[in-house]
Amino acid sequence: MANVTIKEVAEYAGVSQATVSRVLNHHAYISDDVRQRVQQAMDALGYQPNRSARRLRAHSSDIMGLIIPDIQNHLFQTLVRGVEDAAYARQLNVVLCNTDDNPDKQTAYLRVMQAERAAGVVVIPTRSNDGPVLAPVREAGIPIVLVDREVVNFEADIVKADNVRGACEATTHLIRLGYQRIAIIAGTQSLTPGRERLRGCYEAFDEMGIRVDSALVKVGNFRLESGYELTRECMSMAEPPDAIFVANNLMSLGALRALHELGIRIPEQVALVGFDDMPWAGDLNPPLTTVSQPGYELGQQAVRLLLQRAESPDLPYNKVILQPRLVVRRSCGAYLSVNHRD
Amino acid sequence: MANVTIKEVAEYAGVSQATVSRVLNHHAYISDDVRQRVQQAMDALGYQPNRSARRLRAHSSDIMGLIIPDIQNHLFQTLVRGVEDAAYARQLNVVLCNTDDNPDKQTAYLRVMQAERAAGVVVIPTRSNDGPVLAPVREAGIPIVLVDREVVNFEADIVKADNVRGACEATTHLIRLGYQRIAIIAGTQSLTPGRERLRGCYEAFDEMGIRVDSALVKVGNFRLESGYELTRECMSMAEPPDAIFVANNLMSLGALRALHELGIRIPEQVALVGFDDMPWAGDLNPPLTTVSQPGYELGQQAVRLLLQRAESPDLPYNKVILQPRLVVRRSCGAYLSVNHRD
DNA sequence: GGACGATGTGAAATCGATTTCAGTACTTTA
DNA sequence: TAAAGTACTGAAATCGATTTCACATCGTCC
Repeated sequence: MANVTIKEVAEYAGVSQATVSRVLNHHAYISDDVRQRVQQAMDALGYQPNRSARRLRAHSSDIMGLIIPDIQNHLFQTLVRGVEDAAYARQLNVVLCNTDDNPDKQTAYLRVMQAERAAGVVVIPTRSNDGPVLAPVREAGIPIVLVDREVVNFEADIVKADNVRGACEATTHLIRLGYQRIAIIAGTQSLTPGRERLRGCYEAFDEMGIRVDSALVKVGNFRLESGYELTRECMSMAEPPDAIFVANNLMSLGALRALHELGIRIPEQVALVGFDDMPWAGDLNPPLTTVSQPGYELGQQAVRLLLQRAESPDLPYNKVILQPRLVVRRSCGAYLSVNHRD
Repeated sequence: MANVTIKEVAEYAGVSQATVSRVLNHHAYISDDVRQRVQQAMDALGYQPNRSARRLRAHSSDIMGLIIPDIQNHLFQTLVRGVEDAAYARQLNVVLCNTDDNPDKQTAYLRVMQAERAAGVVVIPTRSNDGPVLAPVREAGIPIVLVDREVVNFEADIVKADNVRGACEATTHLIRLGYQRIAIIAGTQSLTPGRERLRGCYEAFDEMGIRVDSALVKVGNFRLESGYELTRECMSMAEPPDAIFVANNLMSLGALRALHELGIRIPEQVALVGFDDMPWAGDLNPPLTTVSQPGYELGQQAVRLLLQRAESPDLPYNKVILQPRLVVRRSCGAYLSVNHRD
């Protein structure tokens, strides 16, 4: 009924609180007789140790924070799964925080994590200059692992995909297929993924000895509307592109929508390559060629780094870079059959 | 640096701990002089009150649990947003727990919430007989609000969509369009949404005076693979259906995939109506007609009920039923133009 | 001018767990 | 047989906040 405390268990079992605590924590040096009596008492009373009290004493917590910008983004969903599974396996409970890419919300959540004395925090930071917000949390003894985005003047463990390589491969793919006017819809340039992906494109152009038409390079903000707008802009040019590379999944959806509305056939009139795969990318119209990031593995690695850091705080920082993979579908490069989907 | 406690703040400011606590909690009867000194001390030391200690005293928490079956399901994603926004506005922090529809995980998370003395828990239960797992949590004084799925022998506040009506509308829509052999791919029948949606279909058939061909009613489990398999089953029948109603979003994607693989044209050869909308439903091939549930509002209402319950535990239980909406797109009913997307 | 209320502050108890320290009983070892 | 472990248990301190109670000061009212 009400909440049972260790004191009541102790009385019920006829032992001291210390003994109950020892049974609870699987101490050595407890007689079988007492252990059983205490166990029975706990069962009978439905005892649940109060975690606040526990944490207060232990100065540590079995909670870890996961701060992401947008739960509607499929990449982050898979990431969450990866983090969750890895954490669950290690008895850590994940508190998921959604910042909406709002620095204030991020600050609020970081504050919560610090006050909570979390075991650690995995963060996809909202801005590349979030260092001053992150540093005090780390100084308070809470390990921080960054994912996906780097922060200036804040060295830390980080897990990310090889954005340069991914974008480079995608662009090379387009060039090899013979597309002449390739538009780039890049993402937020104040964030490393945005910059790196754009750099990857340039590298591809360089390697293949192609001059870039800067009029065809548009910079968006990773949101759906942005992809939509910029695609319309591209297609209304005097000399529209014959292919578009879009730097993330949400903007790809925006691009797709714009092209549909304009009645433009993909890939016949314009080919499309996106970044970040989605399980239903093959069911879009047309099935979308994308660079697939290993979101689940990003999450798992993040937890691994977090625990490693918690164990030995003074090791040099790690940078784990996972490789993306180009998945070719109908929107660019796969002409197998009209209704084929992968 | 290290973690600052109230004691250190008190010393720094030259006052007692009690006074610092009063400043912290905006007590009346604090002189401006002292208030300022304490504020400065807190700022100077970077003080963050320890939440465990706070909670231990207060017997209450500013954490609420949100237990969902699958974060990859778009309905639950919007729900999460709804809950989060409503909670954020009321200074509650949401701990998101993903059960994978695994009752053991659910039990584990409920235990955590109880031990945490959470302010409340919003649950989409894994099974309709989860009563015995939920009851003790509520008895421990933690308000519980169910969403989407009901539980037998466990009356509680609940928010859900009008599944019967939604399915009925969808089916009626199909019948009105003149489809003769309508297949139903229903969801898990041990869960109320699965049962109610199927019932809605039957009601539509009844109202329109149509006899149901039971060979065309298949029961799946709400997962993508299930929709895929059952659709293949349907289409390999001697007399295949000319329309399919699928009872949730993931199974719809499975159905779509199966039809694509079989090279079947939608809606020319078979029309398709799904349940649960997705932002990119209009970008699928073809744009998908679906019954849209108000996920965001479900989440908001859930938090509202939770707080109401916390405030007055003895009020009779509420049942909030929100209305879904049929969104007609190309996969069934909208023939406007080849590339139109909404 | 004494009583009363409003204002402002501190010492100490409290929340529910863990942990240290000390003590008892029982073995083992020299 | 005394000394030294080993096994087991309890009293009390502790973690960092909040809250009660007591007390001091000041103004006001009759």
